[in-house]
Amino acid sequence: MNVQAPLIPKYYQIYEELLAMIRRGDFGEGDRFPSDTELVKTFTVSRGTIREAVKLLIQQGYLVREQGKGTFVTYQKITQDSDKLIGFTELMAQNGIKASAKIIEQKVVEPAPNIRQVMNLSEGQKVVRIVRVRYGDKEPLIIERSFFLLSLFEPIMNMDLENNSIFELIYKHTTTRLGFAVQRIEAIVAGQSESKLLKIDLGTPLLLMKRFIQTNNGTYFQYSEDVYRSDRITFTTKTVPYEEHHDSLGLPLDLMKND
Amino acid sequence: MNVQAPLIPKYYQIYEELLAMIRRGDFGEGDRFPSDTELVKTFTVSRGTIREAVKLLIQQGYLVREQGKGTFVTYQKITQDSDKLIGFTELMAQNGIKASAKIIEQKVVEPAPNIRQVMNLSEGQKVVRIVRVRYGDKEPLIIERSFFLLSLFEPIMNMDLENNSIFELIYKHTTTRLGFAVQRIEAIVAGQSESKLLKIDLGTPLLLMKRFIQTNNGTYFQYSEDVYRSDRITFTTKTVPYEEHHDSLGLPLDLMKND
DNA sequence: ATTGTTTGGTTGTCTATACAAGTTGCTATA
DNA sequence: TATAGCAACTTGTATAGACAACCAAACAAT
Repeated sequence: MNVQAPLIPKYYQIYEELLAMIRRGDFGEGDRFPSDTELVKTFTVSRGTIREAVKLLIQQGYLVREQGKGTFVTYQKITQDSDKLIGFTELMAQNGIKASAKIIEQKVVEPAPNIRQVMNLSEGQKVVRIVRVRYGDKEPLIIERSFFLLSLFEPIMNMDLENNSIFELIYKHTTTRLGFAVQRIEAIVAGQSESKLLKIDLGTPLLLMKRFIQTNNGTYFQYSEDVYRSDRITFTTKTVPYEEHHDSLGLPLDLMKND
Repeated sequence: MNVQAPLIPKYYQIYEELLAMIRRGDFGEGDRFPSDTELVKTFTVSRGTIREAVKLLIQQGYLVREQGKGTFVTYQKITQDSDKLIGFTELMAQNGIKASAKIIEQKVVEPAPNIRQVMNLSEGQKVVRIVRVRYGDKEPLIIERSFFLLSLFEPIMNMDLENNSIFELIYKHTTTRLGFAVQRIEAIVAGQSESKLLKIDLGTPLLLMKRFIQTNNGTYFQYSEDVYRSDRITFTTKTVPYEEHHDSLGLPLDLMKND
């Protein structure tokens, strides 16, 4: 039984061929895809190899298998996504939209008591309060009211915050590394200021995101309340559903939470 | 060579066991994971079965394999725990609130074209349409309009869906295992039906969550559009902020997305 | 000491076979 | 005519064995 594993494995070559065929439309959308045994014959390889190739196509959303019935070509690819938080700037760039921002306010202030509480600040620590309106292709999309810890924000304070991602500036010009963010999402309706800044009607539904960002050593870097135009931007999250209850580490799950 | 494929396949059981061990910390982070042959011995199954189980762990980011060297436990199980999708019932239980539901509608229907498309259904496949209002301590909190794939939902169709978590019923009474969910969150304002069912004023801001749940072999189990009272429930997500750009598999990220 | 070579481990690929589980349609029977 | 059951297909799971590709460390030769 001579088997030589080539540089590019067979199953991958077959995958590529099949993918090309699917893209070319050799099988209509929703149509039947050749069965394992058929493919075994046409490619003269073992069934395992075929299944390896088909599995790739399934993982990428091109095919769906149904036991007993067959394999079928899907209609359209579903978008995967990681749950990495990327900045608005990068996000817009990915969609080919030019991001910009307009700074409405920027000053160093003594934090209000509620802000001090949520950011866990001690007595003398000051914050930078920034209000920005963010645009995608000149259209106002987001109002951003954020508070940054002064000591960490200082190095980039005088940089161009209208055309750059704050995250990126922090990453490139300081040694601060961000840990993780906790975000809460609520729904509100546009009031006076929102409708004016976003140029929308009063009463339009909006998404309010309250965001806490910590550094990798646990201190709060930013707290912000961002208001999003819901007709233009939606949030997508990806979660792992119910498996079983092994509260291995007893971490509190709170996908949703009461007020 | 007698082989009986059990209701829950061996490779999946092994996967669950190994996952539990990893979560429990039996192998230190970054440490060596047992080799295929070792696992073959301890579980007394064939290598193919082991590799199937390990592949699942790799796909979910718990392990990394390196040819010639070995298999290793990854460092951060990024949020994997905290973003587990739990059902409403469990959630309420955690907060000491008694959850219940009222079924407004439940019937088997031919899916509408748009539903068929988003769920990627083939011609004859039917769905179960369920509309529920979910209560926490007798107070209406959520309207849930979901479509379940009939073939998978059938086993629990006649069970008590008013006092039980559907996820839990599925897990306990069927062999279906859920893979992951993609959720989109938007803001809307209450219309006639929402205000009536949730007993709130017209125009109240609400959260609309569109949710796609797949099984672990990629078929869609559920599509639902849930409306949440935003004054009582908010969504919390946890994300990893800006690090650096390694686009793991070149998949398009869309944390947020334009319409 | 440095450079090859071997050796034994690892993961990666591939084959061949077998049976389980689910779907569909045909057929014999009541 | 209806239906129960069989047969032939599909995908899903599992085994056993073989060899390739790669790695690291021990060993041998220069």
